[in-house]
Amino acid sequence: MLDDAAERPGRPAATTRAELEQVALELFSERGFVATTVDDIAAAAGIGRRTFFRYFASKNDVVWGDFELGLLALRRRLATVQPGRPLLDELREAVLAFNRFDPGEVPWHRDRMTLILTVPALQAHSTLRYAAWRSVIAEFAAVRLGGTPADLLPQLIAHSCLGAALTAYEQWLLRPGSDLPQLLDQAMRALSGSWAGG
Amino acid sequence: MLDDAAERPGRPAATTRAELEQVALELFSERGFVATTVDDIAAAAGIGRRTFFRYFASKNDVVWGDFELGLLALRRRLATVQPGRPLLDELREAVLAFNRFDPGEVPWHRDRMTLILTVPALQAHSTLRYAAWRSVIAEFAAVRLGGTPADLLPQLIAHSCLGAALTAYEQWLLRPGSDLPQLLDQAMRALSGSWAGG
DNA sequence: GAGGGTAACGGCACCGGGTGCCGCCGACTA
DNA sequence: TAGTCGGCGGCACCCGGTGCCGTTACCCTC
Repeated sequence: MLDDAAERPGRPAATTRAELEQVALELFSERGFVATTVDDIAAAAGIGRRTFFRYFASKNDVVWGDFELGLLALRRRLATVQPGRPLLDELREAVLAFNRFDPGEVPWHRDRMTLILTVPALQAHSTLRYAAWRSVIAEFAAVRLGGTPADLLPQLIAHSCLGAALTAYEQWLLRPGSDLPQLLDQAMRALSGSWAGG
Repeated sequence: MLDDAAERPGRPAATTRAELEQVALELFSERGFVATTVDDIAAAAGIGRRTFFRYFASKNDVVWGDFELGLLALRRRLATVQPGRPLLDELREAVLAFNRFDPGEVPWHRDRMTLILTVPALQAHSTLRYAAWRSVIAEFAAVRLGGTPADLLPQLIAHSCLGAALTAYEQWLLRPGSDLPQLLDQAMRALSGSWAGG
């Protein structure tokens, strides 16, 4: 339903998620996230307010693009790694892969992450996305460690990986010109308990 | 302003945060968090809806009690530890102290944490509280490591400690009869990189 | 004990996100 | 030309949150 202008019975969709996202992010950068109402976005996209909520469950969701798709890719990647390698090495590489973007998309992605990590409403909402991300990690760790995802260790590992990724993102946004993959690598490697002695 | 029935000039406060919290949590456990409106709480407490928002900035805030106070205690505790001890030992004990409650308060606390960790709106909102908590940890770590709280390592440590605490809480709620302090201890000790090799 | 200062109360109107309902519209198919 | 199917979008509504402002109840002073 919605999107992809395929040959379907009913009335064709008036727009796409990607198009709405683009329109919305433009407005956000012009007048800010909170100052932009859903009516504004709908009007700018030439659709009804009601229709907006058929494309996105909430205004918050606009900035997340196709997160579900990325999650699926992450799950697939982790499902097909060869056993035997250290768990943290696998996780580090998976986290890096999850956050790799075409050079052209980087400024775009930076804008989105700036919103997510600075606008309170989005910071809050992001937790729900992070939970889904963590569960993918926990699932993988559980398989590797021979338990269930609900066990303490898989959950702790998932929380730690998320914490490392968020730390890297915060640094990335804080320091102009910094390299995200390098920061992610650094944060993930620091998880190996190197700071535990200090 | 508000609360404490001290001898002040103006009109005396009609209620207290604690009283409102109690009324609200009762309603929450009866009919659920989302199904309880602010009007319901205000009516049950015998105050106006407008007045409710003078005691709590949002409906979400009700379940957090005097979080700010706990934060202050945590900050004070960390400011007065003797240097020389391993950083993680200090942090582990601080986390344990932060989450220590009188036996009588435990069921109460458990209800609150169940709401916070299961109701989506509260999960989301909690992020903002966690950020404040993390900044206390990052501040302490920065002093210890000789940098600023904004550096990567203090931030990573803060994220990790939060992750450990949340993991412990999730386990606590998941397993009836489990011991929170023990789970917190276990999770914090696991941070020492013991899982990095798996 | 009358009056002023002061601070909380609380009604009112308003905004904006989010939802259920339902009729409408525009494609394609027979 | 008629049917059917699915997205569109207006409408009314709910609820959380806010600014405004008159009201209320206490204390202190005269």
